[in-house]
Amino acid sequence: MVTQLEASSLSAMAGTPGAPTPSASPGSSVTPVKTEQLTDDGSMTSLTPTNGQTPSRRPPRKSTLTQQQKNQKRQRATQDQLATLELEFSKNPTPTADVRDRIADEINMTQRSVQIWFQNRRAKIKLMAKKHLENGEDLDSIPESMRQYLAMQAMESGKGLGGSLLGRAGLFPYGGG
Amino acid sequence: MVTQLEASSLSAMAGTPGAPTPSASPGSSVTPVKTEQLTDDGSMTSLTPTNGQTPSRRPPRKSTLTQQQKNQKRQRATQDQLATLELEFSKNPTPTADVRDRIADEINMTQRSVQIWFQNRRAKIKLMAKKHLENGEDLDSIPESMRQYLAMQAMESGKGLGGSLLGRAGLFPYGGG
DNA sequence: TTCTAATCAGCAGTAAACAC
DNA sequence: GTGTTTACTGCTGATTAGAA
Repeated sequence: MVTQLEASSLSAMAGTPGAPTPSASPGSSVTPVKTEQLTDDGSMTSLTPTNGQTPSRRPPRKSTLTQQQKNQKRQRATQDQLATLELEFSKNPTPTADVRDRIADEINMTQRSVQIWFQNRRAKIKLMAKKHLENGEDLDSIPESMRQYLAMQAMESGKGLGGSLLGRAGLFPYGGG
Repeated sequence: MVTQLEASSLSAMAGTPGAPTPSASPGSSVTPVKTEQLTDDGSMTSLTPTNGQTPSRRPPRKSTLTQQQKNQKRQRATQDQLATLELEFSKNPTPTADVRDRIADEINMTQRSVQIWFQNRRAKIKLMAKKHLENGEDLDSIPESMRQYLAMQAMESGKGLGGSLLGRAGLFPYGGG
C-alpha cells in the first residue's frame, strides 16, 4: 500500500500547487511521488573562484542528495510531449503560468515539470549560443528560435539601469571610470 | 502512455517547511506559523504573448492571493527578533542555511521567514542605494552596512574593478570575524 | 502613505539519471 | 568515458498585499 503522502509534514511549498490536479489521471499504477521533502539543506558549493580570500560565499553542501533519489527515478519526456513542448517553445520560450498550465494539462505533465523544462531549454540555448560564439561560427548556423530568444534577452538587458546598476560609469566613483 | 505521477508537484522552493522541530520553545509573543501553503496559482489569461516578440513585461498576475489570506494574517517581527536579525545582518548579509537555521531557532521564527527577511533586507538596501545615487548624494551619506553589501555585490559582478571602494583593508566583517 | 512579509518567475549553478 | 536531460537549490527582481 502506498498510502500516498500521509501527512508527513506537509512541507509547504510554493512553486506548484500540485495537489488538486484535476486532470492528468493515469488511473492506475504510477506510484505518486510523495511530496514530502525536507530539503533543509541550503548551502551550495562555493563560487568566487578568484581571490584567495573571498568574503564568505558558501561552504560546501551538506548532502546534496535530493529527494529524487529517495523517491523515484527521473521521468523523461515522451516524443509526443517533446513535440508539444518544442512547438510551444518556438512560439514563445517564456510562457506564462497560464500557458504552461495549459500545456501541462495537454501533455499530462506536472506544471512544475513543464516549468523546469522551459528553464532548461532556455539555458541550453544560451549555452549553445556561447559555444557557437567561441567557435567563431556564423550566426546563421544558429537555429532561429535560438536567435530569437537571445535577441530578446539582449534587448531586455540593455534597457534602463536594470542589470548593471553598479557597473555603470558615472554612477559609482569606482566603476568604469 | 504518459503515466506520470499526477499530483506530485515536487514542490521545492519553499525550502524549509514549518520547522519539523516540535520543541521550539513556544514563545508567548510569536506564534510560529506552520507554513503549509498550497499556493494555487491561477490561470487567467491576460497575456497574449505576442509570439516571441515583445518581451516587454509580464502580464499582471491573476490575483496572487496566496495562503496568507486563506490561512491567517501576516506576522511581523517583534523587536527582539528584529534586533537579532539586524545584528546578524550587519555581521553577514548573506548567511548560510546553517546560520539561518540557528537564527531561526533563536528567535523562534521559521527558517523560511528568516530567509525571506534576509532577502528583503538586501533588496531594501539595494533600493536605498539606487535612490541615493539618483539623488546624486555622496556615498558617505549611505549607511555603512549598505556600503559594505553593495561593495561586495559590485566586487562579485565586476570581479575586477571591485577594489576601489573597499580598498582599505579590513572593511569586511564577513568571513573574517 | 510607507514599510515590509510573502509570493512568483527567471537565472546560474549544480547534481544525478540517462543516452551516446 | 563524455554529453545531454531532468530536477533542485539559492538568489534576484518584481510584485502583491498586510501593518503601521
